[in-house]
Amino acid sequence: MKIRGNKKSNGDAVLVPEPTLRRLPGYLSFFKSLKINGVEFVSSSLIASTFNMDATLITKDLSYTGIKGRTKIGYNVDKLIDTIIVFLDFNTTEQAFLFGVGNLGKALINYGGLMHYGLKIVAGFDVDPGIVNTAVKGVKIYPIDEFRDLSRKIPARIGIITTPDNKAQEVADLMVAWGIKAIWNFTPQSIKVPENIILENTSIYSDLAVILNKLNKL
Amino acid sequence: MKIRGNKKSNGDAVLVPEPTLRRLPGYLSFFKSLKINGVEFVSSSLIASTFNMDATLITKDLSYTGIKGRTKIGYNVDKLIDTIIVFLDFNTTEQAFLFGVGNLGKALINYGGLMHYGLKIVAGFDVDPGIVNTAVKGVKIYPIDEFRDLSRKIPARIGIITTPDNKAQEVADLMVAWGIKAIWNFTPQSIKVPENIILENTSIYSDLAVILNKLNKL
DNA sequence: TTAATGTTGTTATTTTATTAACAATTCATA
DNA sequence: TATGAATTGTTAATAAAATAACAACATTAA
Repeated sequence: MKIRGNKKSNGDAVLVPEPTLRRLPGYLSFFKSLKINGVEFVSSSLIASTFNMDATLITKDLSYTGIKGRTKIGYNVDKLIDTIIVFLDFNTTEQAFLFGVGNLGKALINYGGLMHYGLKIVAGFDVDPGIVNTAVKGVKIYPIDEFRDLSRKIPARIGIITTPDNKAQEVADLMVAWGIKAIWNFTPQSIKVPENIILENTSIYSDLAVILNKLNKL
Repeated sequence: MKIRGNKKSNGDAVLVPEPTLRRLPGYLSFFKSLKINGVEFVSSSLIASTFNMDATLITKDLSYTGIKGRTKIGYNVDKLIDTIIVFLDFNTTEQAFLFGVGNLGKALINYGGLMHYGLKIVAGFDVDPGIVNTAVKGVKIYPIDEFRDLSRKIPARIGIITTPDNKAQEVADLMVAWGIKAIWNFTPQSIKVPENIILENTSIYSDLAVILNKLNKL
């Protein structure tokens, strides 16, 4: 799938390959650590060796963001960081509701890091009376019933599912009914949504499958 | 990157595309829920509609596992489940050490689900005196110093990094030094390891980048 | 001032993955 | 028993991504 990116000089939208989009946050993290270490310029070949990739793929990926490097010098680290943050929309804050405040849900709320990547969890929902009406790192946890009212007050477009697997579809349906535009599903359960709803599945089991496969080839 | 899969009749190894490998755990989850609902057979077209994919890609993916469907009937659900579990090595248990018992680390230990996918976290390590020498869901947490000794007693091949970002490389180096074969890095930090070490990065920021990008095109 | 070198950035090629086309199979039904 | 329909599974075509090749350029050093 291709993604709309920068504009060409003729005004047409450039299509950004999803693999490129997925690699950019990794580069960003690397550039941030370079900055901390006082590095001002970085070449595509250095980036490539860090990520065990081909250098031309680096320049290609970066070119999608519209950033220009200087020959013989490389890319300006500050500019790389700023450009990628804007390109990935990490500079604007998107609000999200989180369903299922168990281990993983709590971890996501507690993990302040998301804030720096453009996402703010504004409320949690759960069925457990033990956690409802408490707060996790300042984020209030509500009973599911209150989702409807709250969704009218708070314009959150993203819904995060960290419930037990067998509740994923049910929660997704609820989200769609009350206006959530993008669903981030952390359960391995496949869920169905209307095609105008954005659905992203984060499955650590896919990563695990790759690790085990490689391990068992040794 | 291609991955070794089933054997062909001539004895040569079939190469499994990594995208296929990554999709299989999702199918597995779906098949398990079908089984719970008493469904015995499933066709590629039904699977395809569930995952919003082309049906031929489903049959192709499944064919790598060596499973055979019956025309006009579809695939036997029980057999699908068993075959995929074995194919992905989810039936054998691999032991893992986890470094960084913070929010995410705790969540991974608490999340019993990994056990059913072939992974058992056997020990945690941290620098925080508040958590060292306690146990999380029966998993003991040790000071980093004891990693060396423990790694000689317990033959864990996988190391999980859930430390703060700036500690990731340090911990990775330690793991490599004491014999870890595969590193599962949950920080966005890129880390360098010798090329005989398996490295898998799980970056939720990549997923977030995709979501934000699609959302901001609406 | 000029030549050599390192680096970007574009275009071409190759590889990989997905989709399409179609043949083979087998079950259900008339 | 024959025919039609549904479904697998293979092969072919297309699309996408990664890699390679190379031209353009700016900096440094002679």
